Amino acid sequence: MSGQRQEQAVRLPIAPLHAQTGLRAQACAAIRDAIMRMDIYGQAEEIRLDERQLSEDLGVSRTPIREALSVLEQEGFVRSIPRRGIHVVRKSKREIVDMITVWAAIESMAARLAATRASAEELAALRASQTAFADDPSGQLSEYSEANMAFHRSIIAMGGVALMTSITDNLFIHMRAVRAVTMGQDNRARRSVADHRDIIAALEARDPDRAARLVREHTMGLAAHVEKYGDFLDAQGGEENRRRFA
Amino acid sequence: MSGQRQEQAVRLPIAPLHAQTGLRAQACAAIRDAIMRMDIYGQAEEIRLDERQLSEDLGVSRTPIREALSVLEQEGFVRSIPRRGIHVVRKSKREIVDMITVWAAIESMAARLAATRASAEELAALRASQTAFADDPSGQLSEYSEANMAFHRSIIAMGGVALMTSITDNLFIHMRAVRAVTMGQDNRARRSVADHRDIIAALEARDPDRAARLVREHTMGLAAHVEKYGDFLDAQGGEENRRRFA
DNA sequence: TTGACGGCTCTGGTATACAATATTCATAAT
DNA sequence: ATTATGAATATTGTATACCAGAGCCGTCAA
Repeated sequence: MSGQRQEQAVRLPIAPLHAQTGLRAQACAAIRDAIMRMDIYGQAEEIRLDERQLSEDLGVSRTPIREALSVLEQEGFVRSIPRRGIHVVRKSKREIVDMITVWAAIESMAARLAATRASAEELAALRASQTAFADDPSGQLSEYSEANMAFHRSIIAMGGVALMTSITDNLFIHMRAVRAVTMGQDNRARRSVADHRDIIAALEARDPDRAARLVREHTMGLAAHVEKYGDFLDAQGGEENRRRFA
Repeated sequence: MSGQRQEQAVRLPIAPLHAQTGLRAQACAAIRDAIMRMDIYGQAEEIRLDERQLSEDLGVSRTPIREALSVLEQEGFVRSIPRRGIHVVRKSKREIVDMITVWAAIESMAARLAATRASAEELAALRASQTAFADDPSGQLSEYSEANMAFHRSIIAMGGVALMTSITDNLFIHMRAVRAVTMGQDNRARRSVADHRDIIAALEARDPDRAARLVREHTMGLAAHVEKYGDFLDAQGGEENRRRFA
């Protein structure tokens, strides 16, 4: 060990400075946040990222930027085409529906597990988090949208499988743009409240099959909705995409 | 090499590669293959990778190596600890069980979808791929192990959700080491054959609920098996891990 | 003899320089 | 006028050099 005196026991109140994390992780988080913040589907044409621009903006060299972009590409946020640039990916309707389907599969299994594993306290907290909303939360869509995501994340967490949380967290990030749109359509928010109540009831009844089925039907309902009304995802910039990558 | 550490950097048994489709992707694939080839759980101590060693063995500079390692870390194959080195991750029993659970969730949903979406030709091919094996494939475990994985991949593919394929492909790679061990235990191969037949029958009967349930129970059976007999995953090198990373 | 201190080296992190390739624009020929 | 070709440019891929942190080990003092 290095020269530390034994009697020296003063610990600074705040030690974990983010200097330990490394620039790669910071750059990765920064770029990911920036991508999430931008309205991908509002832009008409492809969004290109420039390594030098990023390194200049973030104040680091290209090396950590490139490593961060490698991770983001693997996570599905950007797409790197050799000598052609790095583009923010625009998820197609099909890809969104696929993501929702995977989400449904995972959360359904999580609910099945939660029905037996979850503690009474967890279930009570879950119910409490939802009773704050009236039968028709149309007037507070933004707040309910957040609570809605928290509800699903809670169920997945109660399944007790950490890998489910990490996978779905990644999926949820991609669906951030879709969430706001769909929530206001077709009375979805209102139906969502009712569905959530039924799901909670199934969990409280410790009925794995019913909980799994309700969660699956609830989420697959969203998938069907996006399938029907999600054409806006493919519409914008379609020609540009075709032209540039045909 | 005067400054020796306890854990010695391993030399990956791989040949230098030729630049053709981007060195990063090639390096990534080469290292991933090498990791898959090595017996992670047979080694008693932590396996450390050295960037300079890798770059020398592969005949490229450290830059593409580092980018490849970034991807591999994000994929969960290696773990980079700042200033401490890059180590091949050894999955814990819990992590393996979690992976199998996610696999079960996804394949169960895939089977549900396949029960209505799959074409008669696909189902015929699936059945044909399994009839090659007798009721008790204990004598040809290695071949059956491959056919077993192909079976599950086929079902997932028949679900028609590409994202399911990519996620489970990644999971399967990690379970490669576990697969061979568990297959020979507890008559699992023989039971597997029977389960597969039932699953195919459910798909042919176009019964989504039954197909989904059978797939889930089949795969969760493996999870339970690993939970029971998978202690060897945590046993080796456990103390080293605890000591070094506590 | 023992334990702490200081340097020494090894390793990964970062920056920068160099090379290769695709795009684009301008110019010239048909 | 239009198109083709070539050079200039811009952008990414790769290599190398440098930096900082962390463990190891020898030495010196108690």
